[in-house]
Amino acid sequence: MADDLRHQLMTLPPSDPAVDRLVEEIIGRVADKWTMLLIEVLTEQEVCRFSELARACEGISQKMLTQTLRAMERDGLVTRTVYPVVPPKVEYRLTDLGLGLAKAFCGVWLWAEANREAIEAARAAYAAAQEEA
Amino acid sequence: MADDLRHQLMTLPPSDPAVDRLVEEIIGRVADKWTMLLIEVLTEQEVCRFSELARACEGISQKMLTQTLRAMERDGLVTRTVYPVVPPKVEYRLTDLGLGLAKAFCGVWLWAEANREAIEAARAAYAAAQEEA
DNA sequence: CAGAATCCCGTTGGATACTG
DNA sequence: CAGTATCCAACGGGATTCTG
Repeated sequence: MADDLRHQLMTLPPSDPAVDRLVEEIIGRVADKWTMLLIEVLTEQEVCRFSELARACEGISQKMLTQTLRAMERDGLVTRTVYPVVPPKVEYRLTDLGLGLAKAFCGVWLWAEANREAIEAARAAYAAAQEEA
Repeated sequence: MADDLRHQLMTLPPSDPAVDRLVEEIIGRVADKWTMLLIEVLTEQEVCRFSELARACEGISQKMLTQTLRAMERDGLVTRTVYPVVPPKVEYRLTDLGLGLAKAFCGVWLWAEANREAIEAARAAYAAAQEEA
């Protein structure tokens, strides 16, 4: 099974070194805690206001919220719509690009969920092996 | 299309708040630059020595290499085999768990590769919109 | 309400030197 | 070769305050 998987994986990426660097940069940019959380929230609720995101994310500072949203906007993952009213109202929603990323990350999410116990078991085993030495 | 995708995504995760936290922690642990790179390298070449990984990763310090490999070992993603010879020889290889993660991450990798130009275009557009204001 | 600005601290992570 | 240990700079990111 492992060999099948390996072969399947190896045949997929064309592996262009120049492209790789950019891809790595994009992944580094996109694969952080808050970006993932925001994508999840915006997948569950299509359109969100700033304060809704702040509440849904629980634990995020508004500095990081603003910062992360700006970066996502910059990368074309979300759209930001400002309504010129008082008090201000700003709506965020995923673009198709962002939705595509959500779908791609879904695999990782499911993997983490499916293998959570296996990881915890591995950690316990590792810890046990350590203190015996 | 966007709605199809959204519906597909929403129906997938059971969304247990307690489990979610652990999953987030796992993703935070696992979704960093070096872990992803090492997984890629170990997918392409099944078994690697420490120095091979150091060369393949290009840019990683041996501190981060050691640290990342230990964390991956702890989480059961790689096995570490020490051969009691001089000079020392240590081999690393992905476990089935690690291979599964590789597969899951593959989707993100492909997405980044496929949408690289779209992201660069979005960045250019954002920059243009900025300096006009 | 949605942010911008400032201050500040902890952690990350690189460079270097040493060891079995 | 495959690390460990130490030092130090940079950055991430939280708390707080202020504004349109």
